[in-house]
Amino acid sequence: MITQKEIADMCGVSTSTISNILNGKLKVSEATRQRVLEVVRKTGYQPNYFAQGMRKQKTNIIGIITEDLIQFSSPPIIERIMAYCEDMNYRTILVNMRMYDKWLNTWYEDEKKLQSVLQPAIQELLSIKVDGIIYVAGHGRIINCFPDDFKVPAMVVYSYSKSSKFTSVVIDDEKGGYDMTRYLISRGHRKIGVIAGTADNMHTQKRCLGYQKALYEDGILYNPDWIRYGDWQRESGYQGCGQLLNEGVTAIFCMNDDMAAGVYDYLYEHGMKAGEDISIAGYDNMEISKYLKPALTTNEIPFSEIGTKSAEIMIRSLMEESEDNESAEVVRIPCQIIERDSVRDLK
Amino acid sequence: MITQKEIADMCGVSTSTISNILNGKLKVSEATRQRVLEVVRKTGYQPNYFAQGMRKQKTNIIGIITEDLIQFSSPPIIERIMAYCEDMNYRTILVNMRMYDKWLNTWYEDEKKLQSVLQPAIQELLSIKVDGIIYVAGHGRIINCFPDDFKVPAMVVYSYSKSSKFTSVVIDDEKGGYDMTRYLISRGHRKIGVIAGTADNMHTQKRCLGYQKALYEDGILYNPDWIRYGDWQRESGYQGCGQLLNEGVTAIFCMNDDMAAGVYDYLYEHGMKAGEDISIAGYDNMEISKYLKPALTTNEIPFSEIGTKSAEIMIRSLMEESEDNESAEVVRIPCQIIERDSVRDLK
DNA sequence: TTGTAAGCGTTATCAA
DNA sequence: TTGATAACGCTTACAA
Repeated sequence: MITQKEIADMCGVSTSTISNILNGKLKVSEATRQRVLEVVRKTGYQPNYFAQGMRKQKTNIIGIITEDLIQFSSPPIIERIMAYCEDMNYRTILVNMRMYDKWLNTWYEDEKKLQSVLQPAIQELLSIKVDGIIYVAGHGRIINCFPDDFKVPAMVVYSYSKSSKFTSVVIDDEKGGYDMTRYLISRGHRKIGVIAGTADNMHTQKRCLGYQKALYEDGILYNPDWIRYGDWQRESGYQGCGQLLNEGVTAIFCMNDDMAAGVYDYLYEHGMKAGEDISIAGYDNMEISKYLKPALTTNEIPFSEIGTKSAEIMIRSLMEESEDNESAEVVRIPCQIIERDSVRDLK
Repeated sequence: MITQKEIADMCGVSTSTISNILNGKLKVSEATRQRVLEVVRKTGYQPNYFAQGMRKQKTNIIGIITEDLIQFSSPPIIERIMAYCEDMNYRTILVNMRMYDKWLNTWYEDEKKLQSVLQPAIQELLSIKVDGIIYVAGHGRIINCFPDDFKVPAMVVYSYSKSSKFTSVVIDDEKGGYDMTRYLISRGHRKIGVIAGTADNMHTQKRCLGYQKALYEDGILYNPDWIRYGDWQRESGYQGCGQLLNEGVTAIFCMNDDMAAGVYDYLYEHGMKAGEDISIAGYDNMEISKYLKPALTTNEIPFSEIGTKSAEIMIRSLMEESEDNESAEVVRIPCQIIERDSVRDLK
């Protein structure tokens, strides 16, 4: 591979001159500049990244750690982070911890498993001397990602950082539950069942709170029998549907689209139809929701916005350089209801 | 950030000794080794990646260039490449060209657009001195990725390399079309319609060939009216369905699941049902296919296998080191039919 | 305007 | 078993 020294020899100048030209320093004559650039072009010279990185302390690289690249939320978030960074002239480097591949569903609350792969991931990025680290969770919760005295700017995305020293960018679950419930109420529903996620899950709890708030505001008595906890899987939506139907609800708010699909399964099997015999709403706006029949009204998670916002915050904090920047915060991005055909107007 | 020199000073030894210990060289006394390792542990010393990379010529990094990370095929392929590399003690670095974000659907055949982002991507990886480059296409075709005299081991995945100097790992489309057609024939179908992709597309053409071959083998006359070209979108499946129904086919083979969903739309609208009134098969085994009702029989694209195989070939070629390794080839990975409920047995 | 030389942190060679 | 030293390719302060 061709080096700066070789270019210098070819042009009969010193390496400092080459370096100055390549870095846009002004103190070079136009003649030599042209000569050098020509040779650079011809030889296809590429600066050696390692030598450059060693010399300057700034690398202009943002490290991204993802819990799992094949989790459906990860690619769109990461994509937008990369896009924003590219626009702002930062590079990114992605470390994929592949949690699902390693432990299926058993790692969500397992601090030990997490740390066993997180520490090497962080070390790797530190040794690359990234300017900042963005942690992209694959599953919402409170995570202990970085020690309080972490030396590199860092943040957590799609989950809450345990330490308040780090900014978190999350979806606004309480508002999400609230909005969807209000939406159903506005369509004339008052007996609104919920197929929630697992009971101890953060998304579940916050969305339930929003649900409760909306009911309260409309003077609807909260009935605990109308809430059924599932496990986010399709089958548990099926189960919950049967139970809620017995309760006589007119609408069912499912906390993800997969469980809503389970509800559709139940309805299909029993000769009923969403949007006619009963109203169904989902959450996530996954690909499948517009393929269900009738198409599912759901609450879209704004992955793109989450990604962009995260990158924006990270890069802003790098620009500011304000030493002990105590501006860590929790940024909540609202979801957006996508109206389709599964909710009937009762009025 | 702590350096080797500081560790050396703390331990009262030289940096060479530290380096030897850290790199598992044998010529160090157990006493000093322990002492040093203890300090390393305590200080949380991390070798500087740039210094290391500069010194050794090998970086043990495989560069991955993806056309688009949010294309559905990309994450699972990349995931497996990363997994395999990790197992073999290689790092990976991912460059996302974000073609869709930049040009929507207008870049597939646009050599200029491709090169305008590919060249910087390649340059970036070269300047990082990666040991090899894996190009992951987002859309199957013949691509001119690397010049014939490219100095770094490189390969193309999910598309065919124009130059025969580089190995390509692709799906076996002809076999895919053949298998699916045979499958339908084995269920007693003889009038088999096809909703193909765009006519000039490589997947389309090869799968049609396979279709033709299967018909031929069973002595079924090829009827051009039974092939309708779509554009891979749901709507074109809807259109094609109406047309093929008029032709009196008993089964429709759709070249992707999205168009199969369009067929379902048509059937739904006309009070018909897949697997009863007519048989439907898809291609891709996308998430949605098991949510359609009845669940769609389709041909799964083995992304994981493609990823693993690619990484395997790349790393093997790096190990071999055989100078001008003329073993470039086209590796075809077969698809696998996933039987669900959309194909009726006519026998 | 251009060149010299030091130094970034590590590893490899060779001498002690 | 350990240490001194050179070298990797680049940037930069300073000298010419």
